[in-house]
Amino acid sequence: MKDQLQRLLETAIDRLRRQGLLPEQVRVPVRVDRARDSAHGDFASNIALMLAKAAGMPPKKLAERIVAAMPKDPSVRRVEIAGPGFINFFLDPAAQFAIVRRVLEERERFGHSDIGRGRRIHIEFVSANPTGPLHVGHGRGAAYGASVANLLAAAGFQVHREYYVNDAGRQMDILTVSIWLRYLERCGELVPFPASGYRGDYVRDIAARLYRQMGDAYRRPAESVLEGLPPDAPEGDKERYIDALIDRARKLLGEQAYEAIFRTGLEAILADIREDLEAFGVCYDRWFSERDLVQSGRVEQALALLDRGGWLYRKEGAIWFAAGRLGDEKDRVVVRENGQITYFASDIAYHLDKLERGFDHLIDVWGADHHGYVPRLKAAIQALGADPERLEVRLVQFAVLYRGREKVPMSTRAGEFVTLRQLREEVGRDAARFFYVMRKPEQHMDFDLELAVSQSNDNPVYYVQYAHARVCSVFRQLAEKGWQRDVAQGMDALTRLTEPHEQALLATLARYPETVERAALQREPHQLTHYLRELAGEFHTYYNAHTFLVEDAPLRNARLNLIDAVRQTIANGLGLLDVSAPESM
RNA sequence: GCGCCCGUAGCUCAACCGGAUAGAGCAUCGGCCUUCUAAGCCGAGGGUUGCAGGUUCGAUUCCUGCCGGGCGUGCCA
Repeated sequence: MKDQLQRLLETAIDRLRRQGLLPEQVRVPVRVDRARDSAHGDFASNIALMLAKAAGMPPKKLAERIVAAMPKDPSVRRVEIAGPGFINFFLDPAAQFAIVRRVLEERERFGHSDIGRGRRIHIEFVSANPTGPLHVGHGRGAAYGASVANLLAAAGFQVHREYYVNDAGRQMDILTVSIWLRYLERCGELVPFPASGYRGDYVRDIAARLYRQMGDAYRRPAESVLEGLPPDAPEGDKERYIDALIDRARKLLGEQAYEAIFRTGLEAILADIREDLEAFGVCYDRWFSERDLVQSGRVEQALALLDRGGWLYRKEGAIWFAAGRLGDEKDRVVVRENGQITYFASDIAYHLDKLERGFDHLIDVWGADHHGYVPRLKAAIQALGADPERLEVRLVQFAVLYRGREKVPMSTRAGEFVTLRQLREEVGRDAARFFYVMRKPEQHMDFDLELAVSQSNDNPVYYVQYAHARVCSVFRQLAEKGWQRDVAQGMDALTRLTEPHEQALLATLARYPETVERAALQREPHQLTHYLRELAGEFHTYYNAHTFLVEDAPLRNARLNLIDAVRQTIANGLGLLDVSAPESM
């Protein structure tokens, strides 16, 4: 409909242009928006205001000319010029009813479109280090990424979801050593736990399992572990200490045993994360291993490519990438003085790999604390010879947790964080998923656990689900009263839906496809949650104001078709958020 | 210091690439259950959109400065 009106206006403007009333050069895209106020009709365009200056004509006068030059259209009942020069369209009411037919024909496809034209989009999200269970901070990225992916798929993009597993690097070594030390404790060896080790209970659990499987096989005397190590914090440097401890573990255990403990930890944690996300409704097409990337030599290949382009140089024993020449604050190290590649280096290789896999567009969803990382990665992509615009980084602000007034500290190391699993068990998947995406991603979010945990009615997800359940309940009542639903009769009687509540619902239903489209293109799932709340609200109002199961069969069937369309739309919308649409509550 | 994000009703947030009278929920107050689920509905009050300028026919939206909050500024990941 919107497009149709746009074409009418474009035709009119073309005509004026040919008559010489409008200068040829000025090209302003013609936009038609839904009117916010029904007094302004169904749709409105500000085109006359935009072109007034160029035309050298008062906007109202220009609007009149445009309207006069516009072709007739049967679905437009009336056109008005209002305010400073808006062109308001009033649609023929009959055109509004068509939406019910459309929803019930398209069913779960309603709201899908092909604006993506099958373009391939790669979306990477969560990608938390496999050094511990996901905590509540990861939840927002998970809910956001998964919802955006669903929206894009609905908009006709071919979406590939990926989790980048940082299973290489120092953090994993720290985890390995942490597990081993807990294991030694289990064996009865007295080794103090390092200040920067992972303290969570899950480390003990993994160590306990390791002990059950392997017995004393990895036991080494405490003295041999501690002998000659530099002091740990607070007297010494905890980073130096943990590095020395890692080296010691490697020596005492040998590569094979060390690797076995590493594997045990990685697999246990990855399995946990995978299961956790799955229960959260988040699925991936691929779990991409950083280790595989490193071991296959692709990091060297990527660095070689940069080197050929003249982007690498050696300084103070390290190898640097000249990110400063491509908009970053300064140059960045890719290979450390000790010969180890940095996280950044493997990330360059990873993104090169994504680009080479032929995706038209890459979306990375990161926590906002990584924002400083964006320019250097964009610089790398440019240096690799690709258009940096192909990478889009979406920064999601952290959800700050509160228990009532009290701010909840969150640190993976401290081991006192709230896990995503705990949150899910307390408030349920539906509430958590919906809650997380209710705000726009760049907005800071206060997540009051007490409120979310309280199962109170404040949570909007229940409100939307309840609307769905209510429709289902009406259909159960229909059967109990011994009535048969007659869809065809209802369609023929749609013109009976003249109540203001019904008109409002029709208009809101018609907005669903464009809401999904916009939410997808702008990567803003919160637009969908707000829409669903509005649709549910209008339904509840309607429900209270009118009885659906009336004696008048054509009217009854028309209303049933309308509320069935509402139900379908709610189900579709919740589906995109991976929130269930219960038939009863 | 520099960089990024944010500042809208008592609280949590919307506001469709700048549009018409800035909207919801919660909380507060007052009503509605013999009739399709009251997890609901109806009504009332509540605003100098952090402050000061600028651009524009029009600014919560764009620009500049200031104030306040968060984050970043590693040969960490």
